[in-house]
Amino acid sequence: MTKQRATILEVIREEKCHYTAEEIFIKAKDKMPGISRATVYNNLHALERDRLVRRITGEDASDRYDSSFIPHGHLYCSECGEITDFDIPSFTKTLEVLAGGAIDSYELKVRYVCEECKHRESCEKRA
Amino acid sequence: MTKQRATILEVIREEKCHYTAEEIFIKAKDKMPGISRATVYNNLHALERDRLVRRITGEDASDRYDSSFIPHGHLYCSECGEITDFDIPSFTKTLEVLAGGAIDSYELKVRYVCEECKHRESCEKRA
DNA sequence: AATAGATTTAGAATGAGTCTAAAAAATGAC
DNA sequence: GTCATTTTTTAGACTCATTCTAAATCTATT
Repeated sequence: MTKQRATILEVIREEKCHYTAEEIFIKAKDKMPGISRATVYNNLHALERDRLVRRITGEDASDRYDSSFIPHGHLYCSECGEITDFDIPSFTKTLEVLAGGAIDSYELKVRYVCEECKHRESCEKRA
Repeated sequence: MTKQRATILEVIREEKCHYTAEEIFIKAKDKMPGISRATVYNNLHALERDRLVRRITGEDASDRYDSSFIPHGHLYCSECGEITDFDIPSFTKTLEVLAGGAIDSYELKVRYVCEECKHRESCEKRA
């Protein structure tokens, strides 16, 4: 585990939200000014391979990274773009039954309109 | 509905598997040689907006398109990369209960090793 | 057929991510 | 500890999917 890799993992673990590689690069540079963008990408791959980090392929162009390994889904608000975690109890087991065998991992992306946006919209409509 | 849009929709509906924009562009060009790449992208967005086509954000860099609107998940084999459809009865309802309200759509990506690859691997191990 | 609005086209531009090759650091054997 | 081997880091060039642009063309409506 190099200093760079430890720093990158620290950045991802520090924050509750789901960062892009570029955002991780910026935060990592605060802690270690010499770090290069390629190192961030290298280590994100290595951390993913070693299952220390989970990649989520977003709605937008860039991938995001999540330090939580408790399996869960992600709710994407179509209005504000916010990504919220989403727990599905014993879903892995359900999926294995349906898939007819062991699964490696799953990624569940649900598009919806979040409470605030739903509220804001109905207010706007009234006005 | 322009001729171009109809052609692109036709290409997507003709095939059972999930094409990338580039693959759709190539197939569309067979039917309509003058068509431009930008038109394919424009129309894929329009068709997605009009819910005639569903975008699936793949494991690899490029998005893929699916003409089926019966909600379903996708199984991604980590070995051969094959993408298989995957039905989850009344899953939309389950998700709405868990999300606490209406959802627009969901995308479920399950990583696993498909039967053939599982078989091939165990054969290779034996040899 | 005249007008306005949407769509098409080719090519340039963008931007996330990958590759490269040389330098630096980590690991392991002695 | 030190020498050799392997891995990682770095900067920048590169790739490639997708988006943008602006002019040309088509479509729909009156």
